[in-house]
Amino acid sequence: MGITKSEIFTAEQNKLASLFKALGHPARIAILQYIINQKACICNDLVDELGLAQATISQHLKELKNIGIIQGTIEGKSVCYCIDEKLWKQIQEEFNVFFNQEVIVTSCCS
Amino acid sequence: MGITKSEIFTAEQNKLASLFKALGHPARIAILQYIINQKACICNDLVDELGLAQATISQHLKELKNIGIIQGTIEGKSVCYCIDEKLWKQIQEEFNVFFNQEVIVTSCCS
DNA sequence: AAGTATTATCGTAATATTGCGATATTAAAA
DNA sequence: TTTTAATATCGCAATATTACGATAATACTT
Repeated sequence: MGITKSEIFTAEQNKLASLFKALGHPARIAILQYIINQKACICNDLVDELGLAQATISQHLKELKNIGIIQGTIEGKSVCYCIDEKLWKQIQEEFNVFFNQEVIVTSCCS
Repeated sequence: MGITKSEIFTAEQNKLASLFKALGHPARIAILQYIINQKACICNDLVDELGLAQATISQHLKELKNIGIIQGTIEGKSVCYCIDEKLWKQIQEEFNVFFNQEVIVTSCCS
């Protein structure tokens, strides 16, 4: 075990969980905040700002790229990472759809 | 390694990441959806509905309880798990605060 | 072309997560 | 009180994640 049984869940559940999961690390939250505020968008600058090794930052950037929330464009010998605003809003919307589900209150807790 | 360096991040970053992380598993998404729709709120019913062992469901319920998004009240020999609507809305709000940060567009990507 | 700077990838160690059987705990029922 | 039912916890195996040094790949500079 240790492996998630994705096959017993719907595609939507797996998708939503993977989005949450990608944001479920403080380094990735910090990276996104730096990029948003344009304090840093270059991998090396992020390495200086956060206290993590270059290999580690690169790995986190990859995970963020995987869900599409950021994209990287080559700028000379470095890479500029930016928020994909369309996907940013789309992910926010997916989260809100989830949270806006109406809670049925025929609950045994009430 | 393998351990997250929480000490280099802010409390807010760690908190937000832990909320995302708790929702970052399809079983926990599915559990929340079942509870919301009141298809099931009893641990055993969730075991029947999802294809996971009782010990596994109990573990996932614990993680959801840990962030406060659900609460359990004893109902005879079983436990009824319900959404904590206040926290539900609070978590949604925290996510929206994060997503509503204005993206500065002096970006090198544009 | 050789050197330099930046990022990605590989390999690996340490730790965390997922999942489950077995067992403990708790509370109703007989 | 014994039995039964429901849930929590323990212990463990398999896999995933986190982190980093070393190295490869890429592209500018001289």
